[in-house]
Amino acid sequence: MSNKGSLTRQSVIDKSLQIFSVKGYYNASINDILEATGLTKGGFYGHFASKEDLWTAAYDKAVEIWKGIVFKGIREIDDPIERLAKTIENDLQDYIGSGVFDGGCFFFNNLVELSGQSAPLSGRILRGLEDFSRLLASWLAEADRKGMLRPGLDLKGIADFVVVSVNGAAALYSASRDPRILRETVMQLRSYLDHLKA
Amino acid sequence: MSNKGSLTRQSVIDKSLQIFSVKGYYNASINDILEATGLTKGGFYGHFASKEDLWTAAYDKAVEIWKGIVFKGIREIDDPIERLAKTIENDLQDYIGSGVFDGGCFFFNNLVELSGQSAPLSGRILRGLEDFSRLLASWLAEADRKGMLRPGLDLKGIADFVVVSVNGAAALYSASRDPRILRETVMQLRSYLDHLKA
DNA sequence: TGTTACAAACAGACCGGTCGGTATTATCTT
DNA sequence: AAGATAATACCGACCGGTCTGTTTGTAACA
Repeated sequence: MSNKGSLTRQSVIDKSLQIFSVKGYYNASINDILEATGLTKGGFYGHFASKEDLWTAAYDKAVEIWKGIVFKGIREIDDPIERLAKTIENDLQDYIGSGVFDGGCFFFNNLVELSGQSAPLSGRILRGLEDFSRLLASWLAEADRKGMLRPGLDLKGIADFVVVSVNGAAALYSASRDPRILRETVMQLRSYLDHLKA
Repeated sequence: MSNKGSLTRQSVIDKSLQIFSVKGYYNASINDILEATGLTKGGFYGHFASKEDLWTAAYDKAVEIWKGIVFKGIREIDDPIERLAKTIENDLQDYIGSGVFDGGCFFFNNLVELSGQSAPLSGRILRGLEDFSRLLASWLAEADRKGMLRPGLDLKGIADFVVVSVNGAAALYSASRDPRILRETVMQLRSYLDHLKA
């Protein structure tokens, strides 16, 4: 049972997660990661086949981390609208606002850079965001079935709008480091959700 | 009046605007720009002192283009809320959705990449966005003075939220190329603005 | 328990190629 | 002829990735 190797591998992923979140995919060099981990090229390429391979592993880990934060205590909330509001709050305050990743949102930062430069990598992120939007839309549908919403709403449009706003806030917070952005967005989205109610 | 030179300079700026909007600052190479313009290094560096110098010139031109599109027919609108809604629509449909820049929004794409990598360049973009938000806030204040809004609203927070959402939509549209994103965001923001009214 | 054998883990030099930028030289325009 | 404009060749630094060789941990055997 040699776990020394997998320990090293994990530490490389953890460090690269931070570096990718700050510098993006292309601007983060293998040397940056070597410097942060104390490894050398030979050691590194024993664990990962390529830079893209490392990024993919980092992405998967980022998803894990993100889910743990954003969906914390969510399943216990019966009211689907409140569940949605709490998810937004978790995302902006506990994920973005708490410095989980140095560069802000790993996903969005990388998505913007990779759009139009690498369809495989950006497509992976995009699919994740779409899944998230679909989940939010299913909660809205649940609220609709329970008669909690005004009739005739575009539920998918609302879910997309939430995802759009949350990610926009994440990006502008990363750039400005102004916590007002996060607080304001949480409040405005809460008020926006309120006026959807029947 | 030597205008051959300034013509070349302008064409370099125009081409680089597109390239920067797609690839961002670091991933766009001088060679990319030379290839697109047919120039060589010697010619290029006769017009621009550095890559950063070119980017700055491109940024200024992008601001010009953006203003021309987003504020078209805006001054004629008396109702400040309608003015705000129309500005959002112009931005998302005529600026983002009409392929003015190949990569979507020049400003936001570059902002995300440059955040935490170049304070001078990202700071310039950020200041532009803050100016925009302040302008929108002044329109909201105007509406407030005219008694059009519910009392006790956080006007700056609302303006920031609009900027956040518009830019989030721009980024997600660039990545997905799904025009629904733009249409939905325009509609949701319109409905959001409506419920602010007295 | 000490020795041998083997594989996992890592080090560091090196590859072709690209990066932003410079210096020099040639070619236009006036 | 003179000055603006552009072409060419080149620089050192860095890019992702490969290569060979050394160290280290571990298990089998005596």
